[in-house]
Formats: sequence, structure tokens, C-alpha cells
Amino acid sequence: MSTTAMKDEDPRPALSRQRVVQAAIQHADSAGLDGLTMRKVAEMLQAAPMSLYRHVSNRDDLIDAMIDVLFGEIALPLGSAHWKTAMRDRALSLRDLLARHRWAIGLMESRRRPGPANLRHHDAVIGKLRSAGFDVEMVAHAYSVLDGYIYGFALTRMSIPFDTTDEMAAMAQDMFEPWPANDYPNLAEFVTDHVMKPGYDYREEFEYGLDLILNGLEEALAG
Amino acid sequence: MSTTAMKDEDPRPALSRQRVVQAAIQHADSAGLDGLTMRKVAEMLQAAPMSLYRHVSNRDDLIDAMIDVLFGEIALPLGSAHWKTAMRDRALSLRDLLARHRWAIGLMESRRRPGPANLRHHDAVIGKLRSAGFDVEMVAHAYSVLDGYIYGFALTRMSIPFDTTDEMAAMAQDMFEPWPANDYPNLAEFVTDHVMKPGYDYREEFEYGLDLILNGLEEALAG
DNA sequence: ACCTGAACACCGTTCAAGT
DNA sequence: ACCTGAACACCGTTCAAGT
Repeated sequence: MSTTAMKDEDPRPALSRQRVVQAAIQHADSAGLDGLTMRKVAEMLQAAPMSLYRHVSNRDDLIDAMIDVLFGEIALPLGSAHWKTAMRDRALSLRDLLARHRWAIGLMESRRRPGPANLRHHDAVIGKLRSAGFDVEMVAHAYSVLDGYIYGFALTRMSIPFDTTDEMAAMAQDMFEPWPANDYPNLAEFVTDHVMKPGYDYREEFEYGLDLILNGLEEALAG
Repeated sequence: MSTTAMKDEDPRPALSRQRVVQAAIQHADSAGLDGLTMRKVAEMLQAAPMSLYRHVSNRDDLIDAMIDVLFGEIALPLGSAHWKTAMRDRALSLRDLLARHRWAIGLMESRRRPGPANLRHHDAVIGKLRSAGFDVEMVAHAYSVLDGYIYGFALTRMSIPFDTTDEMAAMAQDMFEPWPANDYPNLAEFVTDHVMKPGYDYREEFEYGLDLILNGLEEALAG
């Protein structure tokens, strides 16, 4: 086997900014933001830690790039749909993105160097609202309450990694165990009657609040 | 100067769990969660890093304790006030807490070992809603949309550390600088006409969304 | 009894050296 | 031109030793 014959099967294709960023996203998805280390990403790519620095200037720059890739994945509110439909679809798309990439929740709206996909996304949302009759002040209200809710719901209500009611019950048990049984009667009732009931689905819960907010905005726009 | 005479002025009072936790909160307030290291907290207390481990079992245990102190600072919805007033006051109190302790935003609702102040707080909120006529399902809806909004607003809209319009303008300038001037016309208009206008106040913006949500819940409760 | 120094297995990143 | 090993200044935490 000559060295030229092996070229096609090289297990180490050349590094590129895109490959580094993709590997980093994949690793953050499974290991979280704390687990995202330059050394681990390099290991995934079978490269030395220092090799990454040819393609990203440092860990922050890598994170900036990762976030802009995610912004590119959110459904844009384009086309002729009603603003409510467009905002609803965009909210569900963003919620799903944040569920797939939990590490990104606190990073999406705090970039000091927003990338082109980030700017393009926000430009499209604002454009959709403006052309639907929202004035600048109402755009600010709508954006603030919608994104507040979407990111906050992702942060506070989607953290439970359990699929079954049994696992849910076990977790609730662990949380209460250290404390006297009847100190928190309202909380106990709530957990028993609601959270641990089969069929609890965060998607339905998310849409309840989303529609409440969209209806409130519609009333404000008309009034 | 005898050694006994110096006792009263000992610059290193005995360590305690409470002192460790208080120092850690103070340090996180100024240095953020990344800056919160066992070694820095020890330094603040003029102790060796390892001395902290007599009072907290590890960094996670320290954070659990810090969060429960914060829960103890939120105004509880007790007394005979209307549920809407009580929830509004509680939301403003929580928002102010999260503004003072930004490092805590992602930690408050993800504790696997909630402390007594945490449980007590949630018990009081649920109790207030239940006694106002919310059934268990409506409590879930209300809690989900309110806390989603409160934490999400804190996460996405309160991150700007600037007090003056000039600083705001400079930041916006930096963010757009790398990109072609007219690629994002809707965003440009929004930033010019709204964000950079004097008198922009996140407190007013927060209350707009909060009242929209509270009114929506009131309608759902009546309907 | 209470505290802590030395050590270990990690980090991000600089700098100088390899191919 | 492109890549990387050694080194530095940090981490949290274990373990054995100090007072």
C-alpha cells in the first residue's frame, strides 16, 4: 500500500473553522457548556489542542461561531403568513432548538459580536412585526415578552431529562426526602396531582403561555 | 501588646458555613459564576482553600446553599392581597433579586436538592393561587408562564450594563461595525428609534409584559 | 478538634520549535 | 505553510500531615 493510495482514506481530514465549530456544537450537546473544553474538541478531531487556534482565536470566539450556526437553524418569519402564525412558528422552532442545544440558552441573546445569521434573524422578526402594523414601541414590547418567555421557559421548565412518570416520581421523592412531610402542603399537592400525572408534556404547557401572550399582543395592537 | 489583648481584633474570625456562603454570594455578584472559585472565596476569608471544605462538601453544595439564601430574600405572597397584586409584587421582587445576582438566573430553578427557603417560596406561591380559585392545572399554567417570563426577561433583557444613552450607542455601533451598513434595515431602524432613545428603562418594559400575562391569566380564570 | 500544604488531574493559552 | 510539544498560570479536590 503506497502512501498515495491512503490519501482518500485519511482518517484526519484537514481542520477548518467549520469542522471545529461543528465538533464543538456536537460535544456541547452531550457534555454541556462546562464540558466544552478546547482539549476535548481537539481530541474529537484527532488534533492537538493548539491546532484549534489556527481556526478560532480563542474559546469565546468559538462560542460566538457556534451560536451563529444555531441562529441559522431557526425558522425565519418570512412569506405572507399572518404575524401571529409567523411568530408562533418561530417560537416553536426556537423552543425546539433550545431543547436540542440546552447549553446555548444563556448565550443566544448575550453576544457582543453577533454574527450575520443572528442579525438576519432579528431583522426578519422585526420586519415581520413592522409590516403587520406594529409601531417601534410595540415591536419592543412584543419582542421583549415573546423572547423573555421563550428563553425563560426553556431555562426553567425544560430541564427535566426524564421521559417516564416513574423517573419523575423518583426525582420528586429525592427532592422532598430531606424535609418534614407536611411542611409544604401546597407544593406536595401540586406535585402529586399535576407533575406526576401521566401525559405531562412541556410542549402543551409551552403553547398555553405562548398563545396567552400572542392573544394579549393582538388585543394591544387592535386597541 | 500581649496575645490576649489581640483576641478582640482578630482579623480572622472563625469560619462558618454561613460566612462561607455569604462571601461566595458577594464574590459571585462581582466576579460572576465563572469567577466563583473555591480559591478566591478562601482568599476573601483569609483562609486556605481547603479550609472551606470543613463547611461545604464541594462547590455544588456551596452553590445550593447560595441559592437558598437568595430564595429567602424574595417577597412571599402572603397576607390577604388579591392574587394579581401578590403575584405582581412577587415578580418585581424576583426580578430585582435576579438583577442583583445575575449569576443565579440559570441556577434558581434547576436545583436537584432544593433548600427549605426554596420549597417554602414555591409552597407559598402555589397556596396563594389555589386559594384564589386556581385549580391545579391553572396553577401549572400560571406558574409556567410567569416564571418563564420573569427568568427569561432577566436572562435576555437585563444584560446591558450601561446606564447612559451614549454607552448604549457605542455598544450598538460596535455590534454593527463589522457588517455592511444596509443589510439589516429593520434592525437598524429599531436600534436607532427605540433602544438608543433616552429614557429607555427595562423596568417599564418588564412591567408591560408582566401585566399582559397577569391580565391573560385573569381572563382565563374568569372564562 | 480544627486547619492546611503538597500533590493530582484537569483547564485556556503563549511561545518557541518542529515538519 | 501548517501544525504542535512544552510550559505557565490557573482550576476542584484528595490525602496526609500539621497545630
